[in-house]
Order: sequence, then C-alpha cells, then structure tokens
Amino acid sequence: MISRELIAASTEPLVLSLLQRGENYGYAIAEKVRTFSKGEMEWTEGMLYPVLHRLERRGLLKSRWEAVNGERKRRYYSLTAKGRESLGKRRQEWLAVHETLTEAWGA
Amino acid sequence: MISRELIAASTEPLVLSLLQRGENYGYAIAEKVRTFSKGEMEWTEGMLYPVLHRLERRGLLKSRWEAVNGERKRRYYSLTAKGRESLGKRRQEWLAVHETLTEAWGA
DNA sequence: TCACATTACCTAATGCAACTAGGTATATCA
DNA sequence: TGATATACCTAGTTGCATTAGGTAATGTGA
Repeated sequence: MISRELIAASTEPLVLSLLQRGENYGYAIAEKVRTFSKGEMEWTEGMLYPVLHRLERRGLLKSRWEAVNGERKRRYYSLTAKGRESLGKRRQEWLAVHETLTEAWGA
Repeated sequence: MISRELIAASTEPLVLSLLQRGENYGYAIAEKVRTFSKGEMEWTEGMLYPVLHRLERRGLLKSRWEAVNGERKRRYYSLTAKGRESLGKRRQEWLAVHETLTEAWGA
C-alpha cells in the first residue's frame, strides 16, 4: 500500500504524463494508473475526479463532453500549454528529490 | 521550489534515512537535508519539529536530551526497530512509484 | 557593552489534498 | 430480474505542510 503522502506527490505528475499521450477520460485514466503501476497504485474515484476538476480549474487541463449514442457520456481531458509546462517542472522536482533520497539511502 | 506534496512524501523517508547513519538532533538534520539536496530542499523549523514529534509519537524514533555545559540543550533522535522497518517499507513504496512515473514519462 | 546573527528548541492557526462514504445513470450478461 | 462493469459526481473528515509567531543561549562585530 502506497502512503497517502506519496499518492499526493505523484497524482499530478502521473495524470499529466498519461494525458500527454493523448486525451482521455477519468475512468480510463484510473485504469491506466493501475496497469502502469502493476497494481501497486489504486486510485479511488473519490480522489480521481476532484483531482481532474482541480487541474482543470488551475488551467492545466481542458475538457469536453462526448456522448456516443447509447453510451454513458464521457468527459475527455487533455493537456493545455500550461499543463505541458507544469509536467516538465514536476518531473524535474521529482528527479531532484529522487536523487536526494538515493544519496541518503547510501550507495 | 519543491511542491508541498513532494515535501510531504519525502520527509519521513529522508528523516529515517539520515538517522540510520546515527543519532542526531533537529537543527543538524535540517542542515543535512540542505546539503544532501544541494540546496534544492529547504526545511523550515516549523515543519521539522512537528515531524520529529510525530515520528516519535508513532514509535519510529526515540529521543534523549543532552546538555553540554554552557551550550543550548539538544534533543538527540535515533531510530527504533520499528523505525528501521518503516524505512525499508517507505523505500520500496518510493521505488514502486518512481518506476511507475518513469514508465509514464516514456523511455 | 550593545545589537545582531546563529544555534536550538517549540506551537497555534490556516489551507490544501486524500480519504471515506455516500450518490446517480447506462449497458451487458446470467 | 439482479448483478457487474462502466462512468460520473460530492460533502464531511482527517492529516499534513505552511505561516507566523515565540523562548533561550552563544558568538561576533561595532
């Protein structure tokens, strides 16, 4: 089980990374996280949707509704320019901390 | 600047790692973090002491006061068995998330 | 000797994010 | 018909960093 804090630290970079590969909708994003982490990370919907709403409110994502006939409507999210920029920053931050931890753990 | 969430995710593993190398006191721990991260991570005292108190309350650390004559008293912290165990777990969690992110970022 | 920086500890109030625990709605399959 | 999977949503709780203070002792430069 991944700690609450680690989840918090990785959600934004993960969502942004997954969406960089193309637009997607919430439910599918949660599934991707499961497969990418080989089942180690399990996102509940109760956390996923607030995250997406927050990122959109901050201008990192934009969304559009798509209704295929006879199917449940889906909200597709994609990266904005600001989102792409943020992804780069988050990635660098992560790597800086990763290096610090690696050093602290010892060679 | 490292995001609040990344700070939160890395504090516990970092404190535990630094103390695995031997007992130390709060102020010195904060300095070590600065040097280990090459100045990337800056811990305020307002966050450091609550963290140490929390970890001791949870039984991951134990502490003792030491007063050298004429010097400000220092509280020295060290790992408990539970703390060492926790460090191993945290490390594994971190590495699992790191792999997931690395994969999501692409080869 | 006076002021300031540094060392060293502490805590109350605020804000933000995951988590808990619900809810709605559609389609498929037994 | 009932269960399962898909697909979306939110209010209330809890935990943590952050902000913004505080105390006390020592060393240093004017």
